[in-house]
Amino acid sequence: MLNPISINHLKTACSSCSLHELCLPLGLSETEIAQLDQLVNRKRHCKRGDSLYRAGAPFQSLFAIRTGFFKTQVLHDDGREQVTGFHMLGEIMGMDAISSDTHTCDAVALEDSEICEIPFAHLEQLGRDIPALQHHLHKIMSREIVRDHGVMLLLGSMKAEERLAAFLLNLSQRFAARGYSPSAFHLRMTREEIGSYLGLKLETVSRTFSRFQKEGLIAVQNKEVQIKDMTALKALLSQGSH
Amino acid sequence: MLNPISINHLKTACSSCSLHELCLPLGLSETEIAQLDQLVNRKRHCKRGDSLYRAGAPFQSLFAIRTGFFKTQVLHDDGREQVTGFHMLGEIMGMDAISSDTHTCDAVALEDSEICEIPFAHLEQLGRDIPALQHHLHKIMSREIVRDHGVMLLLGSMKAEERLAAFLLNLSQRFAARGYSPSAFHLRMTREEIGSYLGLKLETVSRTFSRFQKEGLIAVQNKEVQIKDMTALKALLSQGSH
DNA sequence: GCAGCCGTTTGATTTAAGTCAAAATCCGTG
DNA sequence: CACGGATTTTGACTTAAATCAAACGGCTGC
Repeated sequence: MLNPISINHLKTACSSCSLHELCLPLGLSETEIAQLDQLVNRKRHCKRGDSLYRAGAPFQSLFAIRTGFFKTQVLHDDGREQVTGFHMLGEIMGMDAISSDTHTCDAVALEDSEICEIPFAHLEQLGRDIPALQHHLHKIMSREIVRDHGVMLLLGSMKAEERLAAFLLNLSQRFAARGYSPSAFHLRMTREEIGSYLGLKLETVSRTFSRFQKEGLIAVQNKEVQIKDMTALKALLSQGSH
Repeated sequence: MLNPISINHLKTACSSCSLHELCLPLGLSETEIAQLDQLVNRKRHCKRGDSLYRAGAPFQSLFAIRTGFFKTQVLHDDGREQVTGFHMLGEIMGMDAISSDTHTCDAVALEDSEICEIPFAHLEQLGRDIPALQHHLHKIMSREIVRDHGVMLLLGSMKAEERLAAFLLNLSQRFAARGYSPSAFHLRMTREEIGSYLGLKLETVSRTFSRFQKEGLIAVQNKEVQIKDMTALKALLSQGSH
């Protein structure tokens, strides 16, 4: 699902913005790239803790992350909240809002971040002129659906250790695809946010980290994680006890 | 999210096929509707137990359910499987496959069903000519994302009783939107399939049904369900203990 | 640089749901 | 219509994760 594409490659492909998810594999002409650049030229900064948008806000634009890290979360009537994803450089947020012209989740920056705003009506217009772009938008939305199904599998049928292993391996892959180390990275989110995403309490997340460390699978110290035994982590996943 | 639209209304809106999800709210011209009809005119029958498609199969078309009932499920390497959704008349399946040109889940008929095949390349082409159709496709994909987020909330933060209540209320709503009774319906799926969808074991599903019955919330007898106290069921959801 | 607060770890205990098992019921098929 | 396999129900017991609680550590802002 994720190709190992270097960060430099990304920067070359799209002039103003490292939107590898939006503009990378299109093979567009120069004119078309220029149109796209124009579409995407509204930049915005978010400080750690800022909401890029909140559930209920009217929908205008998708957002592409240039730099930084976000969580998205849905809120239930009774105040319960569920983190639905963590999002990094090159990923697109806000697609849930298209269906009702209203955002259905909050997007919160977990570190100071820079985003590109993509007015959705313009994007649709441009898609009509550039079939490859239209198709690519569909792929991006479809990828989000596939990702969500993966999370459903995780939440519906895995136990704590498997969930955390899957989480770490997923982050590892995504960092690798962006040219960062797949085996050592900084967690931007708290144990509680990880727990919310994985359907676990924060204490369970913490205990499971500790157990992984004791067993030599990883080294954790606060938010710094180092994967020591990738193979064993993967094994944890595929031979799931059921 | 679901409007109370009668089944007759659906049939009027789209001549060959009750695709309320695809063609209902578009306000298309007659020519445009004719184009759409042509797009959608490949019909297919599925017997109970048949797979409409399987994970790994090449992607060509989306599928709209004319009549019948489906489940979709993703499979994990180790044989574990997770039901990702139950789908009824008027709903569209297969959007997960766009991202990789390969289906990522199985779609299995839970009763004899009739579907319309929608060649996706044609749909994209038509979307370029008919902006309202293009936008509507985006809404449908977005709706799937929102739905999946709802399931993630359910799996990540609800307990067994709440999950089952949410499940029953969701079915109720969807039957109501199609002109069927919201309070008495036939479950097409087994307890095990319900359990897979809700992240519970079949015994837990069965016990929870029994408890609901004892408490007068529903009457169940095998696959026939009758909701006796909708208000109490809803209350179970919104005042969730956490 | 220090105080205070938030986040994390770890332990003891509880509990919701899973597991194992057996009986009952349903349903499709020959 | 009867048989046999599949599905469902219910019970007894186990277990993984939640809860409650306390101590610790590390940022952050003053």
